[in-house]
Parts: sequence; C-alpha cells; structure tokens
Amino acid sequence: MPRILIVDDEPDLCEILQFNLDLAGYQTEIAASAEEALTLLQPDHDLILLDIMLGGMSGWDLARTLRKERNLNIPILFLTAKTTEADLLKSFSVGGDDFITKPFSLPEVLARIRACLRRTAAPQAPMPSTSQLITLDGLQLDPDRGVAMINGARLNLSPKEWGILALLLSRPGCVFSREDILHQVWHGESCVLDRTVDVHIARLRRKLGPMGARLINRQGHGYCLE
Amino acid sequence: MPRILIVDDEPDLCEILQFNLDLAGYQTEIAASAEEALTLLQPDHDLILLDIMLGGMSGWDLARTLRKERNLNIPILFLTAKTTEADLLKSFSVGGDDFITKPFSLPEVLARIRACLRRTAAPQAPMPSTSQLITLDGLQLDPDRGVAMINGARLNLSPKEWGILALLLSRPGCVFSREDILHQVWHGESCVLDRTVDVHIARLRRKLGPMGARLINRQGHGYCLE
DNA sequence: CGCTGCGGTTACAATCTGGTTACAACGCCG
DNA sequence: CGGCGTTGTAACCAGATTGTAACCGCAGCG
Repeated sequence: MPRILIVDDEPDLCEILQFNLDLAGYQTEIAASAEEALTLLQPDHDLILLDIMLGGMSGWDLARTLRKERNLNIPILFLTAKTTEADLLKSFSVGGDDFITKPFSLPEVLARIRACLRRTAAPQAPMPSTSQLITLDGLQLDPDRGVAMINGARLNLSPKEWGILALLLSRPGCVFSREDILHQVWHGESCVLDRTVDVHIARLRRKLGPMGARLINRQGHGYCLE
Repeated sequence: MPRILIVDDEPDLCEILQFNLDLAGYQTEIAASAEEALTLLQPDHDLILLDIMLGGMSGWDLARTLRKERNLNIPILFLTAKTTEADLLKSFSVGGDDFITKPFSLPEVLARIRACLRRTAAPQAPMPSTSQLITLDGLQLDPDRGVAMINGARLNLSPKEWGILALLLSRPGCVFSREDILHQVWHGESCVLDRTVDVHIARLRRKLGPMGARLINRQGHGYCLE
C-alpha cells in the first residue's frame, strides 16, 4: 500500500484528498505546513502531494530542500492554484514531477499519482537510501541526514560531490564509468559533458584531504574508491 | 543525447518540436503516423511524444500496443488538442506518463520531458552486483572492479591490453585471429594495422610475467591463451 | 646459400586521457 | 540588487597509451 503525504494548509481540501486517496487504497498523512511535512516525512513515504503557497516555507522551498539536502528521490506532485507558466517551470525546476492546477478533478489527480508511482515502484532500491551509515575507514556517510564525516570532522560537500561520494562509497573498490556517475548523480538530467565529472572528482579529492588519494582513476574505465 | 520520437501528423508542429528539442540537446526522429512510429521506433529510444488524433491507428492504440505487445516501458507523453477529462483519463489508462494539451508552451513541454527522463534514466544501469571474475589458474579478471590480478598481485593494464586479455580469457584455448581481436577490442573503429595487435600482445606478455609464456601464437591463425 | 613469410621486439612520434585551474553562468539568500 | 556557493565548460599541461615503422630471428624451401 503506497504511502502518500499531503501537504496543504486548507483542511477541507486535505480531507477531500485524504478521503479519496484512502478510498483508492493509499495510506495517507496530512501536513499543514512545510515545516510539519519535514517532521512527518518518513523514509517509506512513496509520494508527496504538495501545495505551493503555504504559511512559512513555500512548497518550492520544501521540494528543493528535500531534493538537495535530504537527497530524497520520491515523486513530488504540485497541486496549486498558481497557474502561470512561470509557476509551472519553477515547480519542475525545483524537482517536481507533475503540476496540477486547482480546481482539479479528482480522477485526474489519481491518474497522475498512479502514473508517477508506476514509474518509481518498479526499481526497488535506486539509491543506497536504505542503509543507515556507509563507512569506509575513517570516512562515513549518513544518507538520511546528508552528512559526510571524516574521522568525526564534518565535510562540507556540495550536492553533486555528495552524490558522487555516496555512489562510489556504495561499492568500494568498484569502478564507475563517467556515464554511470552521470546517470546516478545527475539523474539523466539532459546533457552534461563527461569531463564535468572529472572536475567534481578533483574538488572531492581536495575536500577529502589525505583520503582523496584513495579516489582513484582507472584509465579508460572510470573512478573508484578504495 | 536522450533520443525522442515525435509522433504527429502536422509537419509544422513536428518541425517546431524537433528544432527545439534538438536545441535542448536531444536526438529526435519524426513519425507522421502510428504505423510509421512502429517501424521507426528503436530499442534505444528514451521517450515518445505522441499525438492522439492521427490518421489510421490512434495515439491511444499505439500506446497500448507498445505497452502490451512490445512490452515497452519508456515514457509516453501525450500532446493533444483533446482537452476533456475523459481524454486525459484514457491517455493515462493506456499507459501514458503525461498529458499536455495544445496549444502548449515549449518550455512546459521541455520541463515535463526532463521530469520524465529524470525518473526513468536513473535505474538505467543499476549494476547488479554480479561480480563474476574470470579466472584461469593464477590469473583473474574482475570486470566490475576493472582489476586484473595474477596470484593476488595487481596488474596495471592499459585499456587495449585489458580488452585483449578479457577476450582471450573468455575462451581459453581458443584461437582468435588478429581480425577477431581488432573487431572485438577496437570495435571496428577505423583502420588499424593488424600488426598493431602484435605489439599489444607483446606488451601484455611482458606484464603477465611468467604467465606471458602461455599467450601463444598459432602461426597463420592468431593468438590464444592456454 | 639466398630468398621469403611470419612473428617478436624495440623505438619513437602522435594521440588520448586525466588533473588542474580559471572563468562564466546560474540560483539562492540576505 | 549584490555577494556567495555551486556548477558546467574551456584551456593548458604532464603523462600514459597507442599506432607505425623498422629491425631482428627463425623456419621453410628452391
């Protein structure tokens, strides 16, 4: 039973959604604000229905935060009264998966939810988001909190750096081609030169300090951590 | 480099789409009918932009056919002038991933395409940890780690050497002609003298040490490992 | 003997690859 | 709006890799 988090500050609307989603066989929770959503969100949630205009943090901010800082990959469907093209583009640019304008038809919402879940349900474990703490010698990653530490000292990594490190650390010793890395970390978002990976690797090496020497290139194959 | 098939019977619209998709870095093809789409569609297409009203087979029929009979899983985005809720629901029910009504804004189409591809590109190469090393006596190849070992000692092989060794090791005792080797390792890339293979064999022999003696030439036939 | 075909080996230049830096573009945040 | 961090690209450099030609030895053979 897929689990859906509804984030909206209109209680009536939330109830209608919840009623119909429950009817359709989903398990639902309601958050009245982005802040509440952050505390309610569980690792096993499968999808978020998100309003944009909320008191405090906006839906866009929440989406960006989830994607970037929590490295969360579940679908986010924006449900909003904002209807301009700029609103739509912004919603997709912060990592949204769909954009439905109010007033909406419930069957449409259900259809779009189903379409999204069909895409994401198939591959069970796309990222190492399952495990708690990935560790290699003095280096440790906490995927849930998006924190990387080296001998207890916290590293300040950019999202891409974090993604690359998490990927390499998920299978130490294994070689990942630049293509692999682009696929996994950039999530296939269009066209980036593969040499870009090199640059990020270099930046990672520097931040890793002595451990950077263990981020190795296998000529003609790719990069690995060992 | 993602590859997109545009299926629409209005040439003008197709051209506008193609022009803009090309600009955005996608590779595009155009089919003017569902039937043409069926012949044009390649296994490495990543997404389909599909009109509903077409001469002959409708977009819905095409989508259903692709999903059911070809077992195709790539995203299908419907682009259509039909705007009723019934049309939308039908589009999702035949396996569509999104539904955009004409007239549409190009940025919106691009954003929705990007969102779809982001979902499907990730598990593209979900490296199943099938680290099966190829072994022959003290010699072992681990394709996963891009490492060749000989009695536990790491060999430092160049890509071509690696390719040749992997090929010979795939069928120990079998003879591979220089042509075979060029074909398999060089992937038919242009014109390289077959004597070049000899040079690489020599370098391999040296790196293999004592085991190099087992890299044998069969006069007039080729090389083999035994 | 010399000639010939074949393969091993070496040397060297051309090319490729990866490390690194600098810089421009973008988005975010105050 | 302006500063800041992040990101993608281009450019340069050093070193590894690669292709070619040349030279060598060997076996077969008239």
